[in-house]
Amino acid sequence: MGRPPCCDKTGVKKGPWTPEEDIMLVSFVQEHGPGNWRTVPTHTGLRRCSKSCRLRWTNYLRPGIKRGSFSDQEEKMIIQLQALLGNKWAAIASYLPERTDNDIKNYWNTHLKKKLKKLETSDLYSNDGHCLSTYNSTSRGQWERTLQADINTAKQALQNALSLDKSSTIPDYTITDIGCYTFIKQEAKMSTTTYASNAENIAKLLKQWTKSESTNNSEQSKASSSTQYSCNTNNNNAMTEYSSSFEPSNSDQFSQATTPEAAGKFHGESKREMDDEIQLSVMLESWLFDENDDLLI
DNA sequence: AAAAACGACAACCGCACTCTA
DNA sequence: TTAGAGTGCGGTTGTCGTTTT
Repeated sequence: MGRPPCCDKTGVKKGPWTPEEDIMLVSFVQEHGPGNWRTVPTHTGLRRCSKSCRLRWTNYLRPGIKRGSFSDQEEKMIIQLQALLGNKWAAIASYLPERTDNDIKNYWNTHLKKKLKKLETSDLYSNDGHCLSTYNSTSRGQWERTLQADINTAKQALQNALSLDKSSTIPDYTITDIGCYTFIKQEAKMSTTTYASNAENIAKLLKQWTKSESTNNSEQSKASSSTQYSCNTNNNNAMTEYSSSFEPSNSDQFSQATTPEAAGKFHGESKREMDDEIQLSVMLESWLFDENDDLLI
């Protein structure tokens, strides 16, 4: 005996989400918390598959997602992590908490892959003004050697982490449990505010919504849903207000939707396994950030 | 001005694994 | 114990805006 079917596949809408649908979904999540995706279509009237709702939330609507162009540092991290981990986008995304794996994957496929390919066949020092131009101070051979050395370093770190004495402690790092999930914080290097606001996203769609609202004059229900959000894009507390509405009732689900890996570690693994993973994470972070610091000089 | 080509990104698909009734 | 839904993930496709011809 299994669970009941997630949703009726017939009449399920596909394709791009409209602002109206986004608002309905956000309303639901605000009320019930992320999770319970199966109940979303029935509760909201959305003609979307529960899976589609979950993806829309995790990849686009959830708070903390940074949109727009990638910074040089982010590019460098992606390039290095991709060289190290391969196409493990979720793992790479765990080092860029404000970016989704989908975003990173798309960015890699549309920008970085081409850029690296170009570099293989042409001049490394193209003045494209982006990531790789920051390597200008080194020759191509040096850069490749540096990258290879980094990969070796990380591999060594991985081996060390796996063979470390279990009783060893983690120096100079603090593990910060912020409500629903755990951060590993390297003082002064990692911000604890990895969970930044995407109030702008919501504000944007609300803006779009109110625009279309004024044109077709079908107020009431929509107006009421938009009033549920105190979307103040100029207010740094906007996110605090927004997220705090989830946390008390459904922090566990919230953590799952925001940092699945962290949540997985937090809930699914033993303390010892967590320690090992933390040590590895710390090493990798250290390696990445040290490298980035060097390159930024 | 229109059509074609291209680029960016959102969304879907399918598979593997986990969870639960 | 087991069937089947839930979830995570990587690959692929679809859509839409922009640029080129």
